[in-house]
Amino acid sequence: MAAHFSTKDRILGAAEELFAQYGFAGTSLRQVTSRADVNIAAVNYHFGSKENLVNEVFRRRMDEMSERRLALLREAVARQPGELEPILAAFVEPALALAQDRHGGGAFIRVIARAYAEKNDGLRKFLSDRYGHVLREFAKAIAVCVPGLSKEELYWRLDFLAGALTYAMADFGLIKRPAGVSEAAHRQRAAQELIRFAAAGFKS
Amino acid sequence: MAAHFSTKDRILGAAEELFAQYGFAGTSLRQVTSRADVNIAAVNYHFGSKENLVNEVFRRRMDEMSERRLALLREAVARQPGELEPILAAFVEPALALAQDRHGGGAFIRVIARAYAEKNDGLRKFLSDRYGHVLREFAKAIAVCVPGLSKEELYWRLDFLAGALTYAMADFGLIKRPAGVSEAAHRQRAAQELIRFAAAGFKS
DNA sequence: GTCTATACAGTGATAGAC
DNA sequence: GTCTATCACTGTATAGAC
Repeated sequence: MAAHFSTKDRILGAAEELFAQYGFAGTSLRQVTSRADVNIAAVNYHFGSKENLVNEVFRRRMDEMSERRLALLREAVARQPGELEPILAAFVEPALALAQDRHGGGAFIRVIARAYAEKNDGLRKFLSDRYGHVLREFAKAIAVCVPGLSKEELYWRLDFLAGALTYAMADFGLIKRPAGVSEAAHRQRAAQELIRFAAAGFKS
Repeated sequence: MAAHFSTKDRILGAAEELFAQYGFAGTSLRQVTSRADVNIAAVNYHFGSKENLVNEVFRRRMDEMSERRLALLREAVARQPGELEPILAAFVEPALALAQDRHGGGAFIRVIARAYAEKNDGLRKFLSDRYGHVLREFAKAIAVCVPGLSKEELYWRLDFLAGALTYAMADFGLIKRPAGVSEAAHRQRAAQELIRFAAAGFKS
């Protein structure tokens, strides 16, 4: 099994690389199938549409990241109960790490941005159905640390954190990684700054 | 003059409406030119490409918003010197108002999201060249309110604010506008919550 | 300059043979 | 499951009319 890749897997692999490098619009299905050494019609047979292929590439990564977030969250709550910062770190770091992953990190952040860019309610519903429980877990854990906060305020602030994090993942802001600093170090810095910023926000 | 619209203006108007409603990918140039009652080739004659047309639609709105931000900033600094919250309000409110504008607000937020989604360095450079001075003005004003902050920390936090704001503009998070609340009221609430969150973050 | 008719290469998708 | 052939449609380019 391990040495052999099915047509479907080859398509997914090629799509992940090409999407990350050239974006969705910039990648044609013919490029994907050519790299995967597969016939053009195989994409629609296995995935139904280009959009579905995009979502599938995305889902694989998102599942991993959600698992990692929850694992770190459990660890944080067990080791440092009542402390907010480790919880925020559990939320932030897997996302930043994924965004920097060379194989597909670019594609990942692009799917999120695309969900903004199109008013794609289907994708939004998919996200909230499949990963809503992760956010609820974090909300519960944060509520313990900041007991004065109303549920509404808590969710507003989680949204703000998610937004700031998404921006940071896309490397979109004013802050550019200086030439002398490694990607990993820059990411570490971003995480640290964001956690501090958000912690103050949650506690206000 | 006022009663007559040139071919170029008609294209811009039609594009703004269609982009806001169906997104970019979802709008073909033939739809645009058909609504504007103009020949398909006119788009490339006046704008060079679809991408350029998108950017032009965007620039008109962004210019207005930047003016409004700077006006409110001057007002805030003059009336309540040394106070952080009014400065943040001057940054946040014009953006949220624009995002909710029925005529083209949706298109506006989509352009930003698209700049994320594609690694569109051209658009990024355009943004920083044309609107970088606005951010620098805000940075200067905030630095007066939070004198302990290093320049680097200040810019990190401005990025986080911009990210959270973008998310809120796209109406993307967990928080949905409840049925009984008007759009204007919901926006007011979002602004108020974000300002409070960010103010605490900047002061930390 | 402004605009039009037309053509072009490339796209995602699909029907039907094997 | 996989292929070929074909479809309607896309953004773009150009030659030429006014």
